[in-house]
Amino acid sequence: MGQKRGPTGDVIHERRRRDDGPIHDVGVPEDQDIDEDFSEKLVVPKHATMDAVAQSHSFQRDSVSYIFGDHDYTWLPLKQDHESRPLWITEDGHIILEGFSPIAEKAIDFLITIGEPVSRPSHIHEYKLTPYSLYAAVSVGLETEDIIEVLSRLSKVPVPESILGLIRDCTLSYGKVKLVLKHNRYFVESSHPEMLQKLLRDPIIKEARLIGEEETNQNGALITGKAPNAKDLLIPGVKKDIPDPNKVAAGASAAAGATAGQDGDEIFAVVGLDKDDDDVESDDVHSFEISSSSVETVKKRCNELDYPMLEEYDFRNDTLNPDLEIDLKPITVIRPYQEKSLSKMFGNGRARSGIIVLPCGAGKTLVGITAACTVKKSTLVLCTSSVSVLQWRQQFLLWSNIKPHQIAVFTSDQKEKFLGAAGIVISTYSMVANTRNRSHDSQKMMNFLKSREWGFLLLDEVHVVPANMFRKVLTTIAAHAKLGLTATLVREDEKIDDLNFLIGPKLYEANWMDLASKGHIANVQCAEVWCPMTPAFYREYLRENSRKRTLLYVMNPNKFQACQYLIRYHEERGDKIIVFSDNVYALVAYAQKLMKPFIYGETSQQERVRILQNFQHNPKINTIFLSKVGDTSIDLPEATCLIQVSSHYGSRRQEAQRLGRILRAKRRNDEGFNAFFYSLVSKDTQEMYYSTKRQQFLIDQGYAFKVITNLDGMDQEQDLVYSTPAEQLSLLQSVLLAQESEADLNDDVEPDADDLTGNTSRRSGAVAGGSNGAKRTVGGLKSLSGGDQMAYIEYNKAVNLKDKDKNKAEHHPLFKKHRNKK
DNA sequence: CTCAGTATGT
DNA sequence: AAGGACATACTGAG
Repeated sequence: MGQKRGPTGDVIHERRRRDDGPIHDVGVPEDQDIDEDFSEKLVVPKHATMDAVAQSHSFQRDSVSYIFGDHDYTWLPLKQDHESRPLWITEDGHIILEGFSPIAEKAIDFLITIGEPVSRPSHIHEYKLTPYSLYAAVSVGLETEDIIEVLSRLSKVPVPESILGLIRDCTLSYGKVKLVLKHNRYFVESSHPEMLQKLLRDPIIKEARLIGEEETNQNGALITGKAPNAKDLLIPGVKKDIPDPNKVAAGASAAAGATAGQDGDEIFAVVGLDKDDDDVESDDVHSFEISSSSVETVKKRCNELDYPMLEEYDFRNDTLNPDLEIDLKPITVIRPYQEKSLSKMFGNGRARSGIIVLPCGAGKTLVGITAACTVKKSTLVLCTSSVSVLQWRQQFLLWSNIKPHQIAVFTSDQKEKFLGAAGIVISTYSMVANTRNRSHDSQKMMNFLKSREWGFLLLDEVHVVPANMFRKVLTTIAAHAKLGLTATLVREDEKIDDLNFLIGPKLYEANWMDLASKGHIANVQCAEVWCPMTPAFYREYLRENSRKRTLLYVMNPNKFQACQYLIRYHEERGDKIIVFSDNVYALVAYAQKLMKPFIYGETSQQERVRILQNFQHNPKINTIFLSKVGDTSIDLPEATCLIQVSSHYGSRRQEAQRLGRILRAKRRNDEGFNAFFYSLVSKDTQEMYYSTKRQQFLIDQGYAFKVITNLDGMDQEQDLVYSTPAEQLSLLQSVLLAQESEADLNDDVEPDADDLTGNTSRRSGAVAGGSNGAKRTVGGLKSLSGGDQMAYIEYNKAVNLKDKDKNKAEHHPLFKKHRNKK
């Protein structure tokens, strides 16, 4: 059992109970909880720790179980030796992997290449084959028959015909057409001229075509040239040659798993990324030119026609663009997973455009820098905020031997240019995407950016790119290779798929749990704390409209106390704590009541710096409160504990990003958790719904959320805030009053706002009275009601009998409500 | 609608 | 003259 103790001996009630789970480990008597109202605590001895809970995997919310809900696959004919084969394949392209199989690690490597990870809890992983994922597989060098071969060897059941068809359809045409940038002009290139002719028959593509002088005036004539051939590329920071990821994996687990040993290696024998290039045998390539303004349209169209264009940059044979003198410093060594992600990008000696997904704190920046050092051409880096611009610059100087005068920063404050023929420019999306009036300097800089050809375009936080404004940068900047980096490739709208044609396929996605177990990122214990509403607050909650409800459940006195208790507990433990609240009113109220510093939008820059520095160095300041400013742009110091007080709106990305704030926490020893993530939720309110949705991304990454209905020891705790009915009443009144005053005269903040940091000059938003909060967007509703991966499904389905009714009562009306809003 | 961000002019 | 404080405009994300 783990060394460290969780904050409480809490437990509680877990969302899913499995018969085979080692429930006893956590001291929950299995037959004792049945008759209790589940909001009552299941008291657990103090020695039962959070570690213990999570080590028994029974607490995993088993998100994949929904797949089997409506389906019965028992009719599928199992192969005779199915026990040694780790996965199932369903007809609709879902792949279920047994995570405990001896060859699971190798299988994961393979599946991550050909499919999208849907959900990866500890025992069962789910992947899905999609045209995009197969496209990505081809783009990293796999071929149709390899995929089918390996898949059928790994599968317990015969691969369904429909899947074979899908794989053939997708992979045969994929990757055969390329988009190439030459002399600032775009060409569609292929070694198969008939494919180009086929594309040209499409009216949209035909429209985009430019006929240059090279071509004869014959309409269909294509330009013909020699195909590049490239080998022996060395990625800096890697000791040896580019390793074949599959070989590495095979070697690693051949040593580890003896049981399925021989079989396992054979399975993967067919897959070799170092085989010759896909089209190396045909040395002629054909192409036609398209206008740069139509690149996005054409790429989109090609995807629709099932001929997605691959974007590759043969940077080593590019003699037109000047080289950039840059290399990693000799002492810089990159981690195995960073190397693996880069080998996907540079696997065939050229730079493929695509996206790499790594959790925060796992060294995304270094991956980007290493890629830039490999390409060695002029590089443009785009970030979301000016703070990260400066950080990127600093990181470049730290890890590489780039000369300071070769890095230029382009923001509203600084408009530099680099000296010499090649260099690095770091800027923000809004700077480059800006269409409004530009200052003179800014315009000059933009002309400079537009006029030249960039070898490498590095897109930080790439999930923002699909936004209307930001996607413009891709058409205004001419870049040979594009690499997107992000930690969370999710958005609450439907635009995330656009990245497939805007930038390229997802080249690599790290498994968070895997990195945590190897010690690269912190090991986090996640918990959702259910705070019952006090009767008075709940009465008002039921009476009020949705807008006021938000405030009521955030300001719930029980939540206040839970927050205070957790802060106290973790401060004693020596943790650095960040408390998040989206709601500014609540943020201020909490922070002032608990006498902690806080930062939100209006806080001035100096004040922010002052608070953050105190938080980092002053041993007396161990807790800070942040609004959603903390989600982006602020350079947060290391924290080890994170508490979410108000978490309305089900943003998975936000949740994940916040969790990422504590992933940098160093491991203190080898076992147990070293970081804690709490979500405080008011029971029986809308918050329950949101928090379920928010957690989905993390659950898919394999995190287990523990539900805590009672913080053990809180009853004995002295001098908690709002412990008397009178105080609670006065809080309730001020909450209700706050809404009124905010609706009427908006600048009246709080009478006791004496040490308000930052001034409140910014108008706090005239609240237009009346009904609001009803989200009516189609996309939003679709994702709300889609529910295909929502934890609540299994939550309702899988809890034991006694809890079932409770949960239904709790969730159903809410969900109904959301649907009814349509 | 709310809260946040950047860019830019005064 | 340089630079901070403030106002304004626009955009993103949910």
